[in-house]
Amino acid sequence: MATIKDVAKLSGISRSTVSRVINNHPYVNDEKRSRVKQAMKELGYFPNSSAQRLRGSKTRTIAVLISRIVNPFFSGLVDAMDEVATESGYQLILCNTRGSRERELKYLDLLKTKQVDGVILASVENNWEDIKPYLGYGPIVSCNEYTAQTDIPSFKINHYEATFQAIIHFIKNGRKKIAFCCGDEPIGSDLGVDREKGFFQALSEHDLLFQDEWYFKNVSSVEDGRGVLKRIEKMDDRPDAIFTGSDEVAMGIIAQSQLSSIIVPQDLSVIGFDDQQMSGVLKPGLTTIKQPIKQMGRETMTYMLQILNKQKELAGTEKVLQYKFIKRDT
Amino acid sequence: MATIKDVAKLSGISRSTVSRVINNHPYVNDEKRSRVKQAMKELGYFPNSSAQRLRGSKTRTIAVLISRIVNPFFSGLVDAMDEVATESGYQLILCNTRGSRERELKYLDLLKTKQVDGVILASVENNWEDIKPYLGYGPIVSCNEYTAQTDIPSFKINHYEATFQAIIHFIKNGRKKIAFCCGDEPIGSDLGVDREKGFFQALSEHDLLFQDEWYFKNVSSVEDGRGVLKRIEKMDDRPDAIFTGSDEVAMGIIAQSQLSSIIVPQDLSVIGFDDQQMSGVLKPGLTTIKQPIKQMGRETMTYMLQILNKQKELAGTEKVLQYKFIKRDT
DNA sequence: GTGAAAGCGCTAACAG
DNA sequence: CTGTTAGCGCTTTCAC
Repeated sequence: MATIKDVAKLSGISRSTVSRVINNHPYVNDEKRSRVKQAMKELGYFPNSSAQRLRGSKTRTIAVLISRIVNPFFSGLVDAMDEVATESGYQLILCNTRGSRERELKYLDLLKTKQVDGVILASVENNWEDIKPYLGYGPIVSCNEYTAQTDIPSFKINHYEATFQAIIHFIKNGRKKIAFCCGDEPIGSDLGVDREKGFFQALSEHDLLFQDEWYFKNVSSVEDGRGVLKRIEKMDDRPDAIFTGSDEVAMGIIAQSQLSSIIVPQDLSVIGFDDQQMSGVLKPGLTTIKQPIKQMGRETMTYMLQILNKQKELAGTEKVLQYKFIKRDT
Repeated sequence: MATIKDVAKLSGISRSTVSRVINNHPYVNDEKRSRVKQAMKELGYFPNSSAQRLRGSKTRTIAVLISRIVNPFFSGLVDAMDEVATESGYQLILCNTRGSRERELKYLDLLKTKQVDGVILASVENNWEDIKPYLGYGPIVSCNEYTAQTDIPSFKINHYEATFQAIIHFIKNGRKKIAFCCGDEPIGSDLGVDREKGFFQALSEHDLLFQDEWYFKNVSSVEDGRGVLKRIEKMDDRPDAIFTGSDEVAMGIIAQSQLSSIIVPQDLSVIGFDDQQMSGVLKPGLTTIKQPIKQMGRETMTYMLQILNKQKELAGTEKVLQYKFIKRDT
């Protein structure tokens, strides 16, 4: 493969000038510039990016950590981030942690090995103490997930408030026996904690009773949702409403209810989370909490790029975006 | 940041030996090995990957070109590819072309600049003649899309046959006025061409008539699907069945039909493509063609890695995977 | 087993 | 404006 040396030789011009042409430096004689370009074309020359990175120590690459790209929430986030990254000539390395602590740390190593300029954390598996040391190697910005312990920028909605509002909605509609679902145990993030707080706060403000069996852990897929409904079916004291924490789980519950005696929403009212595309298409329409995914992704990436360009600091900026409660049939 | 030199100095051992330790070479004295490791830990040393790549000219990174990550078909594909890539210590660069020809070529440049070891083409915007030259810089494998002109490995289903079968299904159910939808104009791929061929072949074998206005171009989103139904509503001679080419479009049609006088499937039978998660959850259940997304993604990536390890050749292997016709309510 | 030395391809002082 | 030169951090002969 042709190198800068070959171009220099063929055009009879020094390597430094060739380099200047590559990098669009201003002070180059027009005639030489075109001779160089000619030679580059003839040789099919392209600059080796590893060499450029080694010299310049910039990669124009960002690692985006998510738990799973098939989750529409994450693919939407990544899509939004990708939009702004590409606009500025940056690339994304897709880091599907699949919920693994080690894999997450391995991806964070990209910062140490200088394969990326920065890391965006859109899911978190490890404790903050384990992640913190990586800050010494480059900027980390968090999106969606967050902890109070953190001193890095974060972009998110208020999950406490959103959940609280959802439960109040149930209560206003006369529901008294409200169930709660959550995904994985919250390790390094307060997101799950805040949802739970909002839930119980609403309950206690209205003196509602809660049964332990109405608390569903580790549910996050459509299949999990189906399982939840099956368990409800077997209960003596069934809930009359359920906060699912995810549209997938909600859809699973609804789908399974159609195979059971439980009718949604008459017997069981359901609230999802995210407002995924299909939530409005489904019949009955899913009531849900819409996160500003696109905005969240774009703002996070924009901020990251500003940090890399020294326009912003890696300080504890915290941006709370507005969610939207979407009332449909369930 | 610490370099190999620092480690060498601190441990009092030469750079070459340090390098050997990094790369787990066998011939290193145990005592020195641990002294080196100790020094690395003390300094927080990590090898600079740009330097390693420059020396070794391998990046262990694959570019995956897709049109849009939010499309569940593509995110499923990427997820499957990512699984096998990670298993072998490879990374993925996400290349969302968003349907842009230039962006596609820009991503192909990653091969020229040696930022990736190979490229997987899961969507195609350019003509094959424009892509072919890139083969000189590294392996390209295609997945889902394909052309007869191509001499690269490809993994796909038989779209001609799948479409043909779908239309025959309509016909067997007594439908006589069948509409057709397609996405973007097929430029560098025969996928769309084959679907169209299958469609018209089935029609002509059963002497069915076709109206030009039943041919819908450039429809690919839920919103597009809604638009299709609105147009059908206004027709004097309405189709009684529609092949949508995508579950999204199908869902849009169904959702919109619920706001109209047209009843699915009585008045209009619908067949999707892909069998996305929600297709079975929806009511009415969507009849669709299920592609083996996971298998397709895994096999493609596996083959790519084998090429990179010289276990396979970059020849015109063509693997046709099995799709599945899923009959539901529509 | 181990170290010295060359060089991967590029950029950026520096001197002219 | 342009060329010379010195590395960026690493791996890999080659000789000991």
